[in-house]
Amino acid sequence: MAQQSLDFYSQPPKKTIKAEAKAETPPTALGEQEKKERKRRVFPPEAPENLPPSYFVSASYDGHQRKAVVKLYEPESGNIYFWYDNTGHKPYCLTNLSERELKKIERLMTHPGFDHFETTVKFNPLLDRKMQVTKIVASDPLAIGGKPQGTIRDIIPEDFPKTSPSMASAEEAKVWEARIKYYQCYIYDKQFLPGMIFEVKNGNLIPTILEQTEKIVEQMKTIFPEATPQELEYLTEWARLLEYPAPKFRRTAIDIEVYAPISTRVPDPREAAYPIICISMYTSDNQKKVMLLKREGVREGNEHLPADVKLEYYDTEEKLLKAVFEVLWEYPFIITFNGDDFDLRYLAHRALNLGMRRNEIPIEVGRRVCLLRYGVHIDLYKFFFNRSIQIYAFSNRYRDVTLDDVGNAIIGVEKIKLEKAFGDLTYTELAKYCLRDSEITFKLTSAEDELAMKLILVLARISSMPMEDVSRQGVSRWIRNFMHREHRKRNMLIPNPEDILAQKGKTTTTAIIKGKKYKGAIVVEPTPGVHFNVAVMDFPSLYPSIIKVWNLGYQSILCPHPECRSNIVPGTTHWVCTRERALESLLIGSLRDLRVRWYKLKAKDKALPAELRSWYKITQGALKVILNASYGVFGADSFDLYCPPVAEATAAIGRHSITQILGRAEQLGIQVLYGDTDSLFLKNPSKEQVEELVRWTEHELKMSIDMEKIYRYAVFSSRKKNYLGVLEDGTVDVKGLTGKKKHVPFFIKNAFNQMKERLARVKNPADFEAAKKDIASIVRERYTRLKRREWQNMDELAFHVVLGDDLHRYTKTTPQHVKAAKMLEESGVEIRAGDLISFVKTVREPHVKPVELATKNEVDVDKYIAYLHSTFDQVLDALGLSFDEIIGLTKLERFLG
DNA sequence: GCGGACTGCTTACCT
DNA sequence: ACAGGTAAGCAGTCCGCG
Repeated sequence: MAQQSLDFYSQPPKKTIKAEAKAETPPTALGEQEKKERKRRVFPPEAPENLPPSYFVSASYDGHQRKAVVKLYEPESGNIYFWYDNTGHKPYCLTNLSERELKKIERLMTHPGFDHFETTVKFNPLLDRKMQVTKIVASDPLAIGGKPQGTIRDIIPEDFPKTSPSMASAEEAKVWEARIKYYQCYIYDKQFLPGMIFEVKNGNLIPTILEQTEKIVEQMKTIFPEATPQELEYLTEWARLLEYPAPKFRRTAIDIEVYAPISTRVPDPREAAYPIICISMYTSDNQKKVMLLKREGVREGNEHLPADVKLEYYDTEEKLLKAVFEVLWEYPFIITFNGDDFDLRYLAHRALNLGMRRNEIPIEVGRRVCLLRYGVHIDLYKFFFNRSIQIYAFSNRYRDVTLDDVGNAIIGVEKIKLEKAFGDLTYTELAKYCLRDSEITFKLTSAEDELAMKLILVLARISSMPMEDVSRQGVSRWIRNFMHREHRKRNMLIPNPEDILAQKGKTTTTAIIKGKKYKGAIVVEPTPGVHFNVAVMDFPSLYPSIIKVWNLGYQSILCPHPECRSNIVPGTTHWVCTRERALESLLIGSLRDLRVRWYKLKAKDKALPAELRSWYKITQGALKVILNASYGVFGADSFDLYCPPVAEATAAIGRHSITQILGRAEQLGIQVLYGDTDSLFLKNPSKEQVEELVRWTEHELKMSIDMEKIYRYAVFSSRKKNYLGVLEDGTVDVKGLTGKKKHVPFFIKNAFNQMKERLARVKNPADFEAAKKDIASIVRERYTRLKRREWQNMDELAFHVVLGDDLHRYTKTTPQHVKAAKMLEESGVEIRAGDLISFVKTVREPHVKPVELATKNEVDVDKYIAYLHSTFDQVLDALGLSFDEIIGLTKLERFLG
């Protein structure tokens, strides 16, 4: 099926070569074009009356048919089918005005998009009571909102007092739920769950029920025997979303290369002024293909590509584009790395520049995204850029969000390093380079049992979002959307942010950091030195547990009931509702329980088949991402349910919990070496002491506490968030020390890693003496090499600092990496926010130079020695070593400086 | 005019 | 567009100093 359309262009290349890319479409091609047009008219394929089980992967609004449309992925055929709403669902928003009042608003009644009113009752969680609202139904989502002016959501508050001077209602006019995207509104109302399996039966979209999976879902009752019926409802709902199986994703990665005359500048995809000379693809059905544009004077190249790589030559750019467009009409999932801002955008604009018609182009170009008219486009750059994904799903394994760095870290494949400009490459060199990029992009989605694809699927299910959206947006959108879904499911009015804030916007604690809204977590002062047998205990998912146990949420904090006012959060003046459970408390609490008591265990269960275990591993990872952010969003003013007292209360209860347990540990005679937020480091505690602490915490604080790990020994300095711990198996945990930070020059990092390896081999206090000597010689060796200027190349000495902002926005100070970046810019390199700047420290003003421009003899060796000094000091003083003594500086020399 | 004490800015990290 | 807390280095400012 894929081949049929592709093979048309797989003919051997014609030998006549036209270098000019803008050649007109030859008249002979018109017949073919017409044939294609006809094919396009029945395309994309509408779902048949009956469609076998298929995955709900995306939803959008079809402006022509004025209907919601769902993209269904049928994994057997590997095709996408479109299912159009057949229920007559329409866009709407809600208002407190009555139909009678609304009818007086002229601009509303004459609005072309206005359809009709419906009066209905909703539960208002802020007021804790039911209220009558009017649904204003429209024929087009743009009539409600989404345009700068003249939309229904703006008209009502603008015109109501004017058109109704009699003030029939004393309240001000309010509009709710007018900013929800239409397709999301549709998903919530229909209770369609994206990522789940559906069938089309007699034209209707019906969820597929898998008996086997439902049996597991039913088990929740026995796994959580203490859960209330209400809690069980949430546990079951989540479990169903997380237990249903994932499909194989038929997909292809794509990468394009553009011929640009100035090699330091990335060509502007909006102009698309230069020809596309190479396109590669790497597919899940194991096809590797490179399509090249024939150009004058370009050689074939001597080396050859692997036998399974298909090379195709095109004599015009149009033919090349048409060939890649066939692929975009064909594959259900298209994977790119930065396709939103480059590859797909360039392809679309280039095609328009070459005179192709819009309906021939399978790309929908948006302001910030590029979507596909047929399949689902996943831009991995956006996905891997997501901080939560970077930190929690990939444990900070990649530092720099580039294809090279991510590829290297996740799958161990690097980009091909080019020594020549694109224009000077042979066809095979270009093909190899381009194919490597597609290969990395594809493998990023296939690594670890298709982790990335499945993660996106699970997150789509949790958040009720299309796969395209969930892969591009941040964790606060994911959380917001499942909150919205649950509001709609329970007939709750979704409050406006300004109303939450007006009632519950004040915080009562003072932050330690200037400019922050409230006080955060406690860090226990560490006890400096080397300590053997250190037990690390922690509260698993502390903040989500607090949200569950203390019933926190925007509706429960500072609730309107007088009898709840005595239920005070320790350390604050806030009270919490005792009458009704908050939605957040139930949703986040049940997710936490599922992760800790089901998915984490299943992920490690060797009795399960490997495939299933891997799915559980991915699922628990997705839950971790959500849970880790579930407290922070309440303190983020960008979050739709922003409620600072909820965040403040959560942190306050966290402080209360750790302070209580600290006191209990002291009573039990346990020495606490350190602690941070939700953890305690105990020096050589007895089994009984630990058991008592666990029992007491569960009884008194109603929270679980775990023995997370035991360090054979741990090294603390007096610095908080800075330590090193060695596990029984020799693994070394390094936290916060300079030697592990990504900006540190490799020359110093390397010495630090040598020390780490040496420390891993220390088993008992006696071993330390020999280790100390070895560590001293590691330091001494680095010191003398610096003094003698013995380093391999300048890269070893480079600091690597991310440019947080565009250069001209540094107005207050000019940090070193900014100075270096400015020098680079002057040498003609394009510099943007987010770039990693590599520089070395030099003797002469301004004491920095980009590593590319620096030479050996201008390096400020003493600065590097000072850096080596401070990096090692963090560990040395705990070991009873002194940097100065190691390098043999006498006291007098030190005194003289 | 210069250096030390200080504050603020910036980045990277921890939980 | 998740939060606050901590470390570190450097830039910039203020003040004293005949």
